[in-house]
Amino acid sequence: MNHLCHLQFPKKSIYIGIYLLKLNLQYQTRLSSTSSSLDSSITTPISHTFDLSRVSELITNQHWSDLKTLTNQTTPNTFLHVLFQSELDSDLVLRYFKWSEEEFRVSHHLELYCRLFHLLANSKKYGKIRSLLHHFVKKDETHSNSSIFHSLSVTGGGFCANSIIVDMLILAYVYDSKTDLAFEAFLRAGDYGFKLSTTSCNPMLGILVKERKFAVVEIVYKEMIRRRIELDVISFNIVIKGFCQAGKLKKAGDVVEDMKARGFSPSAVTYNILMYGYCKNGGAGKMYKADGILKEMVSNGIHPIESTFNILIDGFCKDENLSAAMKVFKEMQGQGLKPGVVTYNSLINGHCNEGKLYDALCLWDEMVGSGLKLNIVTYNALIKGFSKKKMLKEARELFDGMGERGLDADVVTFNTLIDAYCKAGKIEEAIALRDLMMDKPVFPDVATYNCLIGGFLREGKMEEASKLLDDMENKGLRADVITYNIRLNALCKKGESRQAAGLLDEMFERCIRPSHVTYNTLIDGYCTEGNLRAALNMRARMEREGKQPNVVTFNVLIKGFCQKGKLEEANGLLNEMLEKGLVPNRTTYEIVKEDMMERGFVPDIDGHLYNVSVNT
DNA sequence: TTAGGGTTAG
Repeated sequence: MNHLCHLQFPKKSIYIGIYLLKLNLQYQTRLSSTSSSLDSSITTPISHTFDLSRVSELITNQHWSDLKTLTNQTTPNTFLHVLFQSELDSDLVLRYFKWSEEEFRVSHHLELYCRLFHLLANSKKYGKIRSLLHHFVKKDETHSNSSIFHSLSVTGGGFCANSIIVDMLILAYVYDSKTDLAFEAFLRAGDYGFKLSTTSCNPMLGILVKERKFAVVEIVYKEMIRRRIELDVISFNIVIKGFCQAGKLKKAGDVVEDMKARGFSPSAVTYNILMYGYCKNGGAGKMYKADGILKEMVSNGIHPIESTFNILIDGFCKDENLSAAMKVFKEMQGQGLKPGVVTYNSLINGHCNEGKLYDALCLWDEMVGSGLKLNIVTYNALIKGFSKKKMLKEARELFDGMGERGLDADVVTFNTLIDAYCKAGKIEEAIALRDLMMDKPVFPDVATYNCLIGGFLREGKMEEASKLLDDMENKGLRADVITYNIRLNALCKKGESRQAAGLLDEMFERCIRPSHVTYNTLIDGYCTEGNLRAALNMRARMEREGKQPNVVTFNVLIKGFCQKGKLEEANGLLNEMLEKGLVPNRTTYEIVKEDMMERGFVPDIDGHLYNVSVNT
């Protein structure tokens, strides 16, 4: 089987091989340092006989001190062997097993655990095995998977029972966030021929996606199919979600086809996951594609549900296309679905972000009128909406009134208001809010500090900013890519783009991955200083370091070249941007209005660009 | 523990 495996999945097998080797080394070290002192007692001959009905009675009634007296001539391990050989009820054996571990502060030998698993499995007490396994994996002295599997095999028990036990072992690892051990057990279970189920595989896939271990998700998925582990719609959905989050939307779509080919009908959730994937990572024309998923869903006879519309509405809001969002909102109601808190929150937030506070407030009224209760997310969106309109007094009133409505401000609420004060130049009030949050206590996070650092830097108070930076790192909060972008931006604004580029090197030293914003800020800085050569070099570096230029990159470069009167080059950049399939935005239009018009682009009433020559 | 909403940077 292993040879076959190598032939079919050469790369993966090497990966798995290295993985297992790594884990083996880890456990060999661990085992040698914790080899059990109980080993010797395993082979201790049984020299006492006990009145089993008396033992049963004592355990049932939990008369532990009497039992202790009765068994004081033997060790708990030996006594457990007696119990295993007797026909005592498995619940009572389990009860003694747990009591003795606690009482004698010992950790029973692996073999005894396995015998107990088998005993419980024989009486189909799977819930008890599950909780015992949970306790088993939570202990510090864990055993290696190979020793557990070996012990399970040699202590007897049916093959099916072993499969179920291993299934539950993997589940216990997942619940205890021991993802690597879960994956290793999954692989080893294949070597032992244990048949796993969705009971363990689905939660394991789930945690792998959560930890963004997408390559491993793909391995597990393929292995599940290869080993003929029964998958269900949920298994496929999690794998689809993994591919979506990894930005591999084509592969996500392939899994949908794969599940259909295997006789599974994608559910509304399947389409939701795919649609959400397109909204987040769909690239150019993503909302058009997301809308396409909805159509595909309907044509396959699956009815959209509330969350389907919520995903689409939020997607359009984030894409700054409020009219499309409102159209979907109407369609949703037309289909007899009632918008919920999430629906309204997306719309309120979308309108606030576009500065349409009046419409946001109308939606708020509508929401309350339909009997829905505002929650913290609604408040945060509205506080931001007021702040954006520089209506700080109103924003603060909302904040102060939260308590009366039974809502506690959270870190996002505080950060939103702190940022608003900073942007209004009221840093003292921002700092006062930071102190207030600590009294609550709501702990400041990196975003809190980023807002404050940005506030000081905008005011040109470099010393205060760097003091805060130290304060943050002293508190164990690590600067993130946004902290650096804020600092870079401040240096660029001062005309110190070269020093800013120095921070880029520092980011690499600290393993903080630069984002598009990082490079775009630097390119913009060089362009503003009129240093086009340095700007182009930075663009080249950005590509070398794995980031493709986006619309903003082109916008800042085009602006830079225009300002220097190099219109031909600017025009060339605009063409390159379009050739790359990037969609120009309002800023592009503002920079090179005439060139854009020549290419058929016109803005609509909201300022969104449409290409007339393509649409007609 | 199968899906959706709010904070900081260009």
